[in-house]
Amino acid sequence: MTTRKRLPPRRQQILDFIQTFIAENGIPPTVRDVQRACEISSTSVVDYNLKVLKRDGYLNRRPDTARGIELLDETGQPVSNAPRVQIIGAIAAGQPIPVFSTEGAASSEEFDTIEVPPELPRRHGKLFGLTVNGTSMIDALIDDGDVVIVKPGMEAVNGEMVVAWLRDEEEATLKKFYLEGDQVRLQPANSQMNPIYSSADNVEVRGKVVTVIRKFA
Amino acid sequence: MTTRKRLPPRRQQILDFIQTFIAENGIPPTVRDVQRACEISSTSVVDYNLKVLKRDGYLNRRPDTARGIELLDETGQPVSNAPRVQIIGAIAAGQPIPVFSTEGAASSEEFDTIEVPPELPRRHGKLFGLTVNGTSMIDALIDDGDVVIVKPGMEAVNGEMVVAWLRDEEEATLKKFYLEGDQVRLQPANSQMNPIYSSADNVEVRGKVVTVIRKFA
DNA sequence: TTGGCGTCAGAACACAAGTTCGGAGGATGC
DNA sequence: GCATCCTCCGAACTTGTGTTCTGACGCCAA
Repeated sequence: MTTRKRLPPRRQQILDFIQTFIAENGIPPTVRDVQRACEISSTSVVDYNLKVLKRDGYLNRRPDTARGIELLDETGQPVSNAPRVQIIGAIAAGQPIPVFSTEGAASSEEFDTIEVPPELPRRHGKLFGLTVNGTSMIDALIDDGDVVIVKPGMEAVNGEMVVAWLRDEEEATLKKFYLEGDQVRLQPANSQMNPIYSSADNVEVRGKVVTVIRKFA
Repeated sequence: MTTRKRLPPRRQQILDFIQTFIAENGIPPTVRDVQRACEISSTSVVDYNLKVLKRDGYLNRRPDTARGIELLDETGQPVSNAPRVQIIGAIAAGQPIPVFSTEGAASSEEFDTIEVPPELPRRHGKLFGLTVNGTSMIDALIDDGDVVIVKPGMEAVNGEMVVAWLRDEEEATLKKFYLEGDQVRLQPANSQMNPIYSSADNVEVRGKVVTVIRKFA
């Protein structure tokens, strides 16, 4: 396995561009796409750098075929274009819930991410992930270590599973949300457990749970 | 929205080929790729059919760019190349577990499928899905309607979550598997529940659970 | 200095590939 | 028959695109 260290700026720039191009267009760029984007004066320079990147295991090239660049990950596997969701924090009883900054995508380098089926962002837009610490969400059928995928938002429709913060109890929780008059019923996903009732202004909804991802060994 | 009815054989053939080509190669085919594969005598015929397919909403074409075909789904969204796993049956207590035919991919038309992150097939190979009926798997933190993704196989290593069939009890279940001497301990994922002990030859392992997929409204 | 090495520039080559055009059957309806 | 539409064919045109060649510049060590 070739080493994967810091690259010369030109090469890093090329690699970054290829990545974003694929993310934006779904197909790899041509040599001349790279040339224009990186303001390189000749295609031969691009070709040269692509050859080096291929030698060092960053990508594959299908010879003589248009858009024949194929990005590889650290293990040499073809990289997928599946969307990744940022894991912006943890959720546990007694721990505050991170605020979702709907705007600033920030530098995606700072956060862990998790691969999700493309269907999710297509249907729900911008999403965030939260890791679950401890077994306090077990009544929502969510285990320690699970990742919940959340669509940020303050409102909830009755019956939706939400990320809620109980002010008085200082507790984060995942429950189905039912507004009943001026109080809120928070119903566990586990039918064997009993609901919690709380006054409406004690409940802060932070987002809706879209799905949960659990990894087994 | 244009209607999406049965297509003339030529057009269907072209559409099918584009689909499989993308699945196999990760990039869309060229017009001449289509021509060769479908044994069409002229690129103009391909172009003509692609134009019609575009008009009818089956795909997009980036003009003047190589491999500019982009498949669309029923809603007009670009189709993802995320892998799909077949849901070959259901799992519930008291219901036999379908046998996974590791070979015959069969005609993928017959089964429901579910989109999964590409990472899963990359790491585990061929996978199957089972829908969970009823709440009998609740001690495994799996709800009614969840889909468990299973890697088929008869063996299990201690600690793995498996799809098991208990012969005497005539019960299907999802549990962590521990072989202890000549008996098997089946440990629920829910730490508040107690394990089941059974003789080793009463337990039929059908596969390992790789992940669980739960959809919220 | 000299030579090797990595990198880049400019140009050209050769083929790949999207597009267009004129024409031709075949089905359908008037 | 005649017109019209859908589909196909063969060929050509134009541009896209991977590849290669020659030369040059800077860096570093012998």
